[in-house]
Amino acid sequence: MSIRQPSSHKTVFNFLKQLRREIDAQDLYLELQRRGKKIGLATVYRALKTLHKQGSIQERMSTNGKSLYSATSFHQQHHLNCLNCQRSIVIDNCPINGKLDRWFQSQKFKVYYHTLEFFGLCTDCQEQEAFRQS
Amino acid sequence: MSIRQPSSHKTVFNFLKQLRREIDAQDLYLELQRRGKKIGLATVYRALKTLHKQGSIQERMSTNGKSLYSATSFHQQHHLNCLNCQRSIVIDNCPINGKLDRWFQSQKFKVYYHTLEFFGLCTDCQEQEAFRQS
DNA sequence: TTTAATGCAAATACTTTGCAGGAAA
DNA sequence: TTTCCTGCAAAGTATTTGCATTAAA
Repeated sequence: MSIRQPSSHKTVFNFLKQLRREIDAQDLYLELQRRGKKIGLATVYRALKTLHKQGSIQERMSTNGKSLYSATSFHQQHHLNCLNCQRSIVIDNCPINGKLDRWFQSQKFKVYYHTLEFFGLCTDCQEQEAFRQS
Repeated sequence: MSIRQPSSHKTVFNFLKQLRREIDAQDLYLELQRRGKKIGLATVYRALKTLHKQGSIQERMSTNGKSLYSATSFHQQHHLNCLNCQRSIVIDNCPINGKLDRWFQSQKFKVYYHTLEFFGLCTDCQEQEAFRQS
């Protein structure tokens, strides 16, 4: 038995696969428009929802409240999020990579992907903080 | 120099500290009402925002799209989130606890807290999946 | 007296949904 | 022909903001 894949889902998935970074629904929609694809925003949202449920793409909430999507095949990125200036610094190498193998094996849960986000103060804001308190 | 703390912020923070679990803004508001506190929803949101920026409380997005808040002093919880049935299974012991000490030291970023969420299929849904494909 | 905090309602912004038309099987 | 997909517009919902009022410094 093969799983039905509406063309819109393929369009969205292929786009994310070749994009190799995170993008929100609105921008994804605009990018597809720019490339001449005829697809509505609602369809984009529907495709994203289905693809996420399948584990084909991942989702995380940005600091400004939008969902960001990326292909699961794309190398996992994490972030250092500054609570003060809102900047997000990308961590390219997952710091827990390989460190949780034994733990994963002990779980009956089948993990497709994980999100790991750090929140605190970036260097600049730490300095400001120190200055303000002196 | 001492930092100004409006009474509403103290109310919200004390509530979260003693709650020792996550809660969304609406429910927090309702709980405070029930306890006879006179506080508006907008003020609750304003307090949450400020407390988060201070690093006093943490925020994460639930699978149903609401922000969940908890006191940073409260033991960090992570979750196994099932993409199929939407259930969230609590992980009480942080699996990376102590594993990232060296990594943290190499960062100039000052980390207040982190979120670690796993997405995939719970045991039940894995079985359903296997059944569906057979 | 001056400044900041609060509540309410209105406004925002992201996301979902109803429904009619259209494509695919 | 029947089922599912799609787009549009409308609805929904969490969160933010403007503003007049009130409390605090």
